[in-house]
Amino acid sequence: MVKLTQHRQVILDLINESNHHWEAEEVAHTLKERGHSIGIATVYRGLAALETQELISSFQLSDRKRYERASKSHHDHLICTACGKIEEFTNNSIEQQQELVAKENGFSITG
Amino acid sequence: MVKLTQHRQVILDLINESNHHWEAEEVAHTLKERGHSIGIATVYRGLAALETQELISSFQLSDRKRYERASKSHHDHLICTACGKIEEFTNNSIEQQQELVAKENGFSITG
DNA sequence: TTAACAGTGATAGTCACTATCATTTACTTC
DNA sequence: GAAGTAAATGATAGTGACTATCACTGTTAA
Repeated sequence: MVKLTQHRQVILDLINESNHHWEAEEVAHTLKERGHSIGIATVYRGLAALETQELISSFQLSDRKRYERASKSHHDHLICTACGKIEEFTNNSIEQQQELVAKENGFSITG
Repeated sequence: MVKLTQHRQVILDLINESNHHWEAEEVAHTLKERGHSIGIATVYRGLAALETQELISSFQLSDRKRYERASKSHHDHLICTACGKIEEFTNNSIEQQQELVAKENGFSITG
């Protein structure tokens, strides 16, 4: 059984407090600055556990995983290739077309 | 100046001969079977060079890069999370909406 | 013929994770 | 409360997909 420990609560709070898209090392570094020294392995495990519990969600950005709040409605990302800035958007037309295309090809969308 | 060497020509031919989405190790392995023993570093460099020349194109699939023919019109991918099968599709409505969203947010789409 | 330069292959290095393992913490049951 | 257990933790070794290095080779240019 997966537990929501103090460490994991701290990680969850951090991710929930903003719209930022966190990578694991960044989470570890920020928490260290705030006086919570959590081992990097624990951060990775905590992020994975929180995602399993669907308390946060993630997406892959090139070679790294980014974590963000789960308490958001579904959305997509625009990523600036120059500065790395991430802009979120939703577009119902795109969503509907995606569902249609998936259905036509015998897929059902999971992400 | 980047050269299209014998090795790179062999890699390019392999990728051009089918609709397969190749990863680097797979290219090296397949060419070895066919009697072209190309060092793995050379395969990586060759793939990167061919992509720079826009002779092939690539996309990121989870933690690995996949390479495919460039001589195709723009398309998107459906990827089966169970068996890894990749299905291609194009949808003009999605493309148009993407352009629109990008424009609204001050982005111009590069990929 | 020589000089310059890109390519090659073996291999060491990098980096984002992931596994291992001894130890700690949190619960449960007596 | 003591003992047993299950999961979490932290340090660190390991993994895997690249990427850099370096000595050497092939190729083109003068």
